Amino acid sequence: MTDNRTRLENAAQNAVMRSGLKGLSFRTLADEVGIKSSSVHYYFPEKADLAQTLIERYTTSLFKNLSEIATRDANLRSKLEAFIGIFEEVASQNKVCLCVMLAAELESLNDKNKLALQAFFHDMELWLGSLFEAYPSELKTSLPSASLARTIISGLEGALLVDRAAGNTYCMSAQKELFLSMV
Amino acid sequence: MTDNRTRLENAAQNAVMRSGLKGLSFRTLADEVGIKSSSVHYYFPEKADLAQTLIERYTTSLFKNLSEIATRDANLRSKLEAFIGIFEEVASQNKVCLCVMLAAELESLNDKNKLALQAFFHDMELWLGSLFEAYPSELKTSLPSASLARTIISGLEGALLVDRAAGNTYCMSAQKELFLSMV
DNA sequence: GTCTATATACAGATAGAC
DNA sequence: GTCTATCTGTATATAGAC
Repeated sequence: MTDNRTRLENAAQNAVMRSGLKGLSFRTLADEVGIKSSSVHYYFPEKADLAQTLIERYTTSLFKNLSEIATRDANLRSKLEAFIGIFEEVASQNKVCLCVMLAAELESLNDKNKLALQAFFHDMELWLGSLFEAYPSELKTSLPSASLARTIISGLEGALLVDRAAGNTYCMSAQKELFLSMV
Repeated sequence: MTDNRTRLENAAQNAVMRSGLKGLSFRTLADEVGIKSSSVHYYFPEKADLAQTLIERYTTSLFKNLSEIATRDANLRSKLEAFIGIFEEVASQNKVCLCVMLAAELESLNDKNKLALQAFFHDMELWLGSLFEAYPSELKTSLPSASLARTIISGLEGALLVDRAAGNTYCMSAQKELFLSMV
């Protein structure tokens, strides 16, 4: 059995990826873990502290995935496929990227939360842009690497939201088809 | 002076496009219009009624824009530019598409709301797909029209969210660059 | 570290007067 | 159509015992 802090973080991450930060209450969170809401405040004094923890561990977790992709997969195409696979995995669980959910709730975040959110998107863009830079010969487009990275990331984030609302995976499939045709 | 119903709808639309449906209260809405929250219930008995009205009038308004684009602009490129311009206009006001905000809050919508939301995205996809079908000679890609339409729409929706969080317009610019290179 | 109890605030919603 | 008044539910957050 994992410790309560971790169990709270896991439950909170799932809840935010499904219904956002405003849709998450300390009470339902406490219920899921089997403690009282006042005990949640022991770990996370304010909701903003919980949000900060969630963004940071989500970022850390993503980059663990990304560095594995960097080593595991052989060519650009398979690396890009694996990158898109991260989003497909989220969609298959009927969830949305934690950070795009928080982006929709931007006005309720504090400044520190916002900076961490910016860093998430920025660092992911840097990583994907660098990937394209590393394989110039396998790229079929003349678009700048940074532009391509931003298009792909924002495209996949949007697909998560639109597809969940539509109840299908058409946008994700269409995004994947287009981007894989470019490498 | 417009009537209070319209003023409420306008204020509510702006609020939802900035902070979502959960971020909107009948009280602040009433304050903005200069009436009491109980009077808001006269027009919209439940919050779900307000949501339904907002989705429907947002859809109607979009298709008014789209039919103007269909007649006004000459070739496919200028029509696509005008389509993207609708999203750029939203971004310039530091807002997000009403329906993608609601897509992020999907779990708090009732079934009727969800159907209207699905219709919004579906009809927009149909419109854009048909546009591509109408100009086969101007298309530089062999991707199916429907796939292209879905990629563009979900891409622009995602760009709105990511750019607002990042505090720039990089994703929108990158999306625009890519899609305009296809026609 | 977890609890009970509570302060405080604000939400959606309704009853009934005018 | 708008108001006052209020019900009811739920949220974040804190104090202090164990």
